[in-house]
Amino acid sequence: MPNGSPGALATRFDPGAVEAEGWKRWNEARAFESEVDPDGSPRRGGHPEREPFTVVIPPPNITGRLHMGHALNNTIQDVLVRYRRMEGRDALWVPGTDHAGISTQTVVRKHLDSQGVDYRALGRDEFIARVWEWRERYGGVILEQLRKLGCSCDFRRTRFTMDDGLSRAVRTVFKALYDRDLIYRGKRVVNWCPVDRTALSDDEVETAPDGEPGHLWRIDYPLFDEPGKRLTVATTRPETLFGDVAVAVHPEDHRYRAFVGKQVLLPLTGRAIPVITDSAVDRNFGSGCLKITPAHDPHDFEIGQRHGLEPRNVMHEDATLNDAVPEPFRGLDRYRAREEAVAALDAAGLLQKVEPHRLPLGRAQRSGAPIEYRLSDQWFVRTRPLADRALRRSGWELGDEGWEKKSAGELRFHPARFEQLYARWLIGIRDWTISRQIWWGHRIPAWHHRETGEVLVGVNPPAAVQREPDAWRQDEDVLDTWFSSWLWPMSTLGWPDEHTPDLGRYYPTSVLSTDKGILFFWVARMNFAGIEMTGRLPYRDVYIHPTVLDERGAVMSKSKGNGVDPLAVIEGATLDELKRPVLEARPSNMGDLLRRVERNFPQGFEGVGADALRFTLVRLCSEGQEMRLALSKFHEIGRRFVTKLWNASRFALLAIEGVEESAPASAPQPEDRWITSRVAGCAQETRNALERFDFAAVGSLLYRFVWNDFCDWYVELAKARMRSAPESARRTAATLGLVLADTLALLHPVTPFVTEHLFGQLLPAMDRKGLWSETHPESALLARARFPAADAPRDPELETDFDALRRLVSGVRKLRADTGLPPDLPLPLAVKESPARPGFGALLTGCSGPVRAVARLESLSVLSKERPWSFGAASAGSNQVSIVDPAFEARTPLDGKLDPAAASARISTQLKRIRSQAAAARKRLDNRRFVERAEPAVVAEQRNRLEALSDQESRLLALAEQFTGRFENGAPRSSHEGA
RNA sequence: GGGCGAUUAACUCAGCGGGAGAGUGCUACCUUCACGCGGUAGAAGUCGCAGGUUCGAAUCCUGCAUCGCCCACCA
Repeated sequence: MPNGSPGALATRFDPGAVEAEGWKRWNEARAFESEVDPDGSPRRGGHPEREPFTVVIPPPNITGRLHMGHALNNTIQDVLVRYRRMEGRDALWVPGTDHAGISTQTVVRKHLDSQGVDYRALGRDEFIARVWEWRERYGGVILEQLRKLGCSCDFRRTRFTMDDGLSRAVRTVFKALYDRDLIYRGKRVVNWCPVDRTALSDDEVETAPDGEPGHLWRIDYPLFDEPGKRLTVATTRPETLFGDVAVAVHPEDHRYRAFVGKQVLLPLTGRAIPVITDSAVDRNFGSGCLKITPAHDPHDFEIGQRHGLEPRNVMHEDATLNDAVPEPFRGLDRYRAREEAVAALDAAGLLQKVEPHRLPLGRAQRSGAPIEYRLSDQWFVRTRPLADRALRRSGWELGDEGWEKKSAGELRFHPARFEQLYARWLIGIRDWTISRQIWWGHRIPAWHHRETGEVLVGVNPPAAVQREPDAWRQDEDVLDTWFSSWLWPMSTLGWPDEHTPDLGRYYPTSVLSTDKGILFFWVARMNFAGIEMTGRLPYRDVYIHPTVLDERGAVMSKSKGNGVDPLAVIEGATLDELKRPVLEARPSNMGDLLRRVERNFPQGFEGVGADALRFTLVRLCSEGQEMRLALSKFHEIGRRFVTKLWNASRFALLAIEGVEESAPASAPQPEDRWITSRVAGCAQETRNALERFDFAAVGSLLYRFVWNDFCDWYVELAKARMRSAPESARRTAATLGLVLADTLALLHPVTPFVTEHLFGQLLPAMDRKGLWSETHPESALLARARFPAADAPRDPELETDFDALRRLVSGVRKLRADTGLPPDLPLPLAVKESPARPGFGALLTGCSGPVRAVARLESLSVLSKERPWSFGAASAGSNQVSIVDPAFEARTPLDGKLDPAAASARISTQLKRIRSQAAAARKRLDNRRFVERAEPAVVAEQRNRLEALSDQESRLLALAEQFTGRFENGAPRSSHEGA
């Protein structure tokens, strides 16, 4: 320690050192291990009787790097977990990572590309081996980053979605759902990504809100019998014409009645196709004739099925045209083929018209490539029965009017409005495509007979397959990543083994905290799996955190280069490091972003540490759905606050070091009882806010308590007392230490590192001086200490009186400012309590010494109502200035030090304000209907208020008498009556 | 097209039926022995617009405007 004495705190807070020390102590104490080990035996010295509180982490991708959304979500989880652990629960936070099928395959493929290796040439097994290698090297980075953030996970239980156990869980569910007819295989038109060459679920496809620019081509299809007559179809995809099997018109469309049942000649092919009717056709779009391409459009597929039309697939997996098309077009990419087809149609005189047209173009979430619709054999989860069960668990019932909310349900969303969104999605749910034509993932546990086509499904290869391995082949496809994530709360705790100690004790989990972006992908599906496989929802509460936006309100994303890197916030970054994400993303507003960074952080950004990062996020985490962040906020909010806490703790520790060991402590003074009551109140309110998931309130309660109660008032009052008698100094130091200990505990869930460090200094310092009162902290480690009680006694009367005391001190300061007196001029002051607050005088007498110091008073006389005004040794001169307050009146003599004009202007301003307030109250009370209809308590309150204001007004008027020369009729000349 | 959310001081946001609030920024002053990453005092708002309900509306209802998010998609 640089400051010599053993208990002294470094002058400057060094987050890096404090964070390293924190982890060292927590690891040594195994502070974050649950009370019961995974094998079912109690933790050494643990408390297996404590009620479990379980959170499973939303598993980040192994390819992931910590971004601000992770930082926010994991801070919130850590706040909850640390709070519950301190509150006396057996807290378990299960960490882990997700194998992230397509995403990881893409990353590793690119990694291999950069080494000149073609992944397809490697073959499936070798490629998978390379992915595992990659995962060994880089897959744990994100968990290390979570540690930097301070996450109190039980890292013994770290899981990965491709672990043996979790893989068995996947196969078990697949088999069970297949047996229950909730998984089926079918030939369907699915979303297809031509880049990754795989099917995608509907949820993995994104469409720009206003569509994308394209064209609408009108093409003539000549009648087969009478080539002079033509039907004109309108299409945005002329290249799929080769797959057309019919032209459809609306059954009631009179224009085309004569064509129905005839055949048209499909251009460029010479193939004849029928003209059919289907009511799905919109008569008002284009010409009212729809070309039917069942293999390349989901709607056309449905129409084709209704009419028994055989689909014609005209594309390869990479969206080049296949051999089903005329020779000149074979092998062409779909967009090249489009140009060629249009040119050929034009040359043949069949192109009627081309017009610009915006169309809803689906793109693959991962690759960004426009989706192709592809007819293929895929596996699906039949979601309707699962969604129905989930809806019922949430208290929804299906009636004549459709689904309606009927009862509370078992699942609580925070904020509650997300239940509507969730239910709406469940009501409109469509089957889930779960097969993916990639290599990295859980291979589908189904075997196809090479000759008969029979399909067998098993957790392990079925007996028939084992008997004749050569006659069967395992399905080539793997499962959607979410098919393992949806089991996460169960599988991390040991499912499908029915009776693991973890599953029995820690499942269902308590709270799930997540981003609203994966409400459907993940949360809803976890509910399905939980209900279906265990009969229980996997958690009771779902907290949806706000979306992190940049300072201008845009969603933070890697591709926009506008993200704020949490590690830069914690550890700092040079200017070049701050610019790097922008340069990598190369967004359209790159120059602007770079200039902004250069202007705001020319010297780079000084790291503020994990605590400041966390405090800032918590402080800004309100119930809205957005959180606007700029790098500067972390200085403004988190770092300032942590520094303030550090310095206040320094003061307390210095005070404690300074007390004489032998001195007895005096009885608690009013200010001691006040701050003790305040910290008890802060504990209650903080607990309430945590129970409501109102994190912004938690941040603001703690901020206000530390800054405005503890630092601004208690510490300031304490300074004078530390210089007084040893008994008084000892009492003050004890109170400082006790209140600080509670404060650190209250703050620990939010700012774990700095509070752990400070508590580590405070505890021995208090021990050395014997300053703990009845109770000594049970734990030397704050992480395992008790959260301050919800029922500690409070003294509301004292708190109210103390507010008046604060107004008195502020009033004196304002009086000096108003009247141009130097701020350090000692004033004699006399105070009389008003009848409204009997007891205020006693409080003031009780802490007159410290009050005199903070208000810089020459003397402080507390007078009874009847006594004439007098000012200690000073003469009670005729002219006085006064502070008029509902709780008291305070006066100081003018004594020629003060400008009478300023004093009278002051009275004039105050009168004006009070009269306007009184007028408002009077107006209300004069309204007969208000008096009749408003709640009696409200009316009474207004009466009291008016009375207090009138009292103040008359006192001010009496005071103004002194300046009679400056007033007419008792009112200041410059003021206006009322308001 | 449907749904959800936001609109309050220059900025970021609380407040959600009875006196317009906080932090930042701004102005003036203060080297007070924890902290200038500080302290004290101050200026600053027709609470998006228009109706309605109510004794009373920033707060509840309706409509409109602007911004954001989600879902759907007529080829």
